[in-house]
Amino acid sequence: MKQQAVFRALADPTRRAILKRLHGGAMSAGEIGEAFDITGASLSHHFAVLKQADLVRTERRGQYIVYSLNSTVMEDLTRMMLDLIPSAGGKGGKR
Amino acid sequence: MKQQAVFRALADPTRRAILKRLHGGAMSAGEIGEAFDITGASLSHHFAVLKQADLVRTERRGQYIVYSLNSTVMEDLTRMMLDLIPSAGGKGGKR
DNA sequence: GCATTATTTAGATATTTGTCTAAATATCTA
DNA sequence: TAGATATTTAGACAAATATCTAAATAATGC
Repeated sequence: MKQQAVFRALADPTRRAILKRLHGGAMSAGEIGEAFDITGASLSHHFAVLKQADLVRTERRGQYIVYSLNSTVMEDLTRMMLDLIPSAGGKGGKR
Repeated sequence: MKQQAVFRALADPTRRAILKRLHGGAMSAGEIGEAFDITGASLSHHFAVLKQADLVRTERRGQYIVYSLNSTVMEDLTRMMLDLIPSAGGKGGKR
């Protein structure tokens, strides 16, 4: 997992909102965009950042490009964060 | 929890390293700084960001200022992230 | 009080980032 | 093939950020 890419991706509120929206299921870029008041170009930029962090997957379906969550990376990340918490799991523990 | 402040704080690798370092126990600003090749002023800036996110606590001890992890916020954050993962806990669930 | 040490604040600067408009690419349908 | 729709790419620009040096604040010990 590209830790830096993932944390950077999550730092922007619009990108977190995109992930949340995808939580409901896969969606085309356009559908996702309906919820936001920014241009398609800006949206596309956010998608690129999320893809680079491997947080989303894409699949072309005809004219559309469908985005879906890659929950594996999210799980990895969460595990890694638990590792930063002394009270859970213990420092340097195996896990 | 100020979500945006927390994610923003975690987006920088130096700050994540600081948190990791504090994982071993409370330390003065100077002690933390030994591990990094940046000026005290820059360090201080990172501390300010971490404090704003409530990720660390400070306590003056004589001449020194001692930093320690605030694990509560880290736990909150992790829970919140788990909520972004479909396979764990379920979307929109109570939790 | 004064010099020393630890940390923060102020101000400057270069880099990164989010957004936009305009143009390019890809697919569908008539 | 031409026109319409969906998405990305290129290039520009303003705002945010990480860093630095210099100065300020706070505590210690002579």
